[in-house]
Amino acid sequence: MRHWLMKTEPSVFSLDDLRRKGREGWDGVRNYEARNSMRAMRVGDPVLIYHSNAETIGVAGLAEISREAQPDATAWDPANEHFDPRSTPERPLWDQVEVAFVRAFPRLVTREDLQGIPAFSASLLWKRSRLSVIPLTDAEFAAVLFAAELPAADGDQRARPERAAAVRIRSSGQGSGRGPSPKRASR
DNA sequence: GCCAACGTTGGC
DNA sequence: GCCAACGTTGGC
Repeated sequence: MRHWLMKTEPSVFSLDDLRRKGREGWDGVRNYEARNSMRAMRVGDPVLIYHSNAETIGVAGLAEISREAQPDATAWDPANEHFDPRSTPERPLWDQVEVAFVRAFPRLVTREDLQGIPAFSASLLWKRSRLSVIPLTDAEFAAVLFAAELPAADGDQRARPERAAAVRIRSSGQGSGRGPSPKRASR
């Protein structure tokens, strides 16, 4: 199973917006590498939703692919902000996938948290700062899920200790990561 | 195919 | 809102 991270600017389209709508066509992506990643996505693939360009930057929760790649019709709509005249209905250039809400994390896994997760240190999120659709390794994905259940690194140490403990037990021995010691965004 | 100019992304 | 990083475009 593949895992992905998709960026969105929460002022444009947030995880809460996705929760309200249930599903969303992830259109507007105008980068070949991101498009190719979307073409590789399969129904059911988990997707971390990352809030970029925001006051609180980080992974807000989990979604999944609910429909595989299909042509992105906004590309041949002159009125659309992501209009690209090179794309036509006859020869589509850009694709979109549909993403379905799964859950919001108990807390945001902040960018700072991510920077402190050893299993995440080689992520494309750092190496390819402009890429808006990013494939994740199993270890990277697991590390973020794990961190999401831990108390925040600062401040709310008392938050959900029982939950964190439960996760520790369930995750023990797996060697997964440890906790921290673009309408839509322009994706 | 190089690379300077340009436009955009996204952290701060 | 600034601006560095970086992906894309287009002249040569």
